[in-house]
Amino acid sequence: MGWRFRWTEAHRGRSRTLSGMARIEDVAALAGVSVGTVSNVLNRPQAVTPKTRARVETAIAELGYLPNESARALVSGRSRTVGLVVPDVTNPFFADLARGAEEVADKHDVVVMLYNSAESPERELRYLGHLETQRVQGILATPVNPGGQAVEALIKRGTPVVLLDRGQASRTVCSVAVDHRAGGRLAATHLTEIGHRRIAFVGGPLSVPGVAERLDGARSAVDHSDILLETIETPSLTVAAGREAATTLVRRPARERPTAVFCANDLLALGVLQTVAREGLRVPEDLAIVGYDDIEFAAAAAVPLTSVRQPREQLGRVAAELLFEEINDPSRHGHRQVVFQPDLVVRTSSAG
Amino acid sequence: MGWRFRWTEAHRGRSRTLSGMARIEDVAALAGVSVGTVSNVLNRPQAVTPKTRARVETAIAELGYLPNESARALVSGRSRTVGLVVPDVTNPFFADLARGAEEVADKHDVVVMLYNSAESPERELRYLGHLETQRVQGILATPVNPGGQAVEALIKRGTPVVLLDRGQASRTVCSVAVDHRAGGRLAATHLTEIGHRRIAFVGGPLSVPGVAERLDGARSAVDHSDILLETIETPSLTVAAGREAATTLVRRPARERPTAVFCANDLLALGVLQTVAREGLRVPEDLAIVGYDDIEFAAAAAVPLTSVRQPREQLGRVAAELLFEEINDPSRHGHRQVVFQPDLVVRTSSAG
DNA sequence: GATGAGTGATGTAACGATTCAATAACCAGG
DNA sequence: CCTGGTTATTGAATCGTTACATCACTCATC
Repeated sequence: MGWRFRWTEAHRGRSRTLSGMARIEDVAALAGVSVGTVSNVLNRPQAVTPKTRARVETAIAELGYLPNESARALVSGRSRTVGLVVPDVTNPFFADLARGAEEVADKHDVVVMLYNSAESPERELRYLGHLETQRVQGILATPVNPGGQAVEALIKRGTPVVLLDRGQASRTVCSVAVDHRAGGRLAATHLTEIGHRRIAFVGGPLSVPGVAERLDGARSAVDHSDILLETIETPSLTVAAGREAATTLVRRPARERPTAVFCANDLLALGVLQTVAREGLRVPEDLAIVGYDDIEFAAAAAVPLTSVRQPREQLGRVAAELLFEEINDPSRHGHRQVVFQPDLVVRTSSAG
Repeated sequence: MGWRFRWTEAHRGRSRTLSGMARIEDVAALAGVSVGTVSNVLNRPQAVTPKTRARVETAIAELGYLPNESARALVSGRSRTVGLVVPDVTNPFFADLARGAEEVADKHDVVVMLYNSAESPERELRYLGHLETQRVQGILATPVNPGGQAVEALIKRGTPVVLLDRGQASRTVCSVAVDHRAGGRLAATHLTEIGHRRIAFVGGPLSVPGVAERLDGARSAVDHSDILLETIETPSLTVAAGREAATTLVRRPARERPTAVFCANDLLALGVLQTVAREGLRVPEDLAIVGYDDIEFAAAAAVPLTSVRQPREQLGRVAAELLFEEINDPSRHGHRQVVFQPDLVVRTSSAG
């Protein structure tokens, strides 16, 4: 049968010239064994004689052979990756979260693909689709719109998902979140306790559930009191948005100004702090500031920022652990909604 | 031939029960066409009649079919991803860089896998290996040790690489970097011009080429003068390291203290700023501070930080563009070493 | 009504690995 | 030196796509 010979020749020719990358067959040929044996060396080393194993390993080293993950994934039906979709990589809160998740994934010999949805539903959809297309083992996501059907569809088609920081009450999926209502209450209570009677909440968009919850918590803390809580909604949760919000604040005459602001995250708070300081107001004497997340830069600000601390890395770790639990034992797995309680870290920006 | 029938049955059975995920064959069956046609709809829509195309698209939607990237990558030999390896995702400088790269990759319909080597050569090696097993189209990397052979081997085996921020002079590879010597000179010159005679360089480890270059540049600016430049080497480029370095500084009696510090990056500078302020020193009156990178938090610090600005996102963008140039036209591609000139952004922390 | 050009759909080898049933090699014991 | 029972290795089927060489139409032309 001539065809087999021809095929083999063409095959080798292509491989040598075009790709340069060794295949398992090349290793087998060099070591004088079958491809099955090479595969065994790779995946079940104890099943092969030390002598042949050594020979194969030499060949592998000599050719610089690295197995093709695509082929592996094709056979096994799953790639060795999980996806992580966050709304803003440049927000240190999410960077820390990613670090926590990465740590756990490492232990499971899985790599984390990090995607930045930039709060855009379109990008999020594209990225989730891409992850599914990659047949990732599972996905950790902070969905832009947690009520959306994108995640539901994903789960229905069989990809395990853990919701991060924006879990809804749904029992159909695991989630890890922080009680933002409690966080908001904590912040507002603190400000009232140190004597503030006029407080502004700076944050937005309010369509982001976590933000609305923080506001809600703050409101619940001042309900049935004479304390004034106004809302300044921002278009995003960035330093720039904080600067803008502060600009409108400092323009007001002093007696129409709140004496304290509670910001929906630390980026906003830093923006507010910066503008307020530049305009000559003293923090906390003229304006007290409380942030949220307790990112590292909160403490590092020259007026160290009081902030509601979230267990940032732990959130990522626990989420990843839940995900791997579901991946590795889907039948025994029951969906859980983990809710952490935040706590308040008082620093100079709201000191007495 | 009975075997073909048996095979088909078993095949379908597995797919239905175990995976739930539709295959191209399922789509073909539902639409009443061949798999080839479905593939055409997916990849060359113009080659198929509108009528059949519509039928296939309906079937795709109905089944929620998503092509298996592993299989695609296997056939084409390349996945639709590029890798990005950075030494510290939690450093906003690298987060911005990643954003720039992502932007360009998006245009090429390629996704960026982000890896965090955490300055560990072992992790870096693992990640580079992983990227190679994934047969990524190319890699953007800020290698821990740019002189190492890891990158060389990668290139030799055919994966295009662009060195980011830590390019050596090598002509065998593209690189995008900033002239850190010039940056160091800029910072030191500025400090001397506003009258400082005793300056400390805070940064490390000095084995990181960029750090050593910044120091070198600073030295060249004070050479042949009576200005004292001392070096305080730090174990890392983090806020915490900055705090520690500052602690040793503020303990000294005032007359043995530098009047200005030049930090190898903004994280260090923020750490220094924080500690120094907490210990009651005024910035810039008692101690002027200059950072490096000009991350967003530099401007947002309550004592806004003078910093040497790198074109952060642009670095990522240009690097990605070079990479895609090499990927899409390897023969015409010539390796280039792009070097940006940094500039100094003077803010309060070193004002007069 | 047969011919041929041109277009659209089909069928199948190939991508590079894993897996597992079948076979070969080995080694004691008689 | 053969036999039986392990253990080590082999070979082929398989994963889900793509690409491309065939094959099947359709429709204008003579």
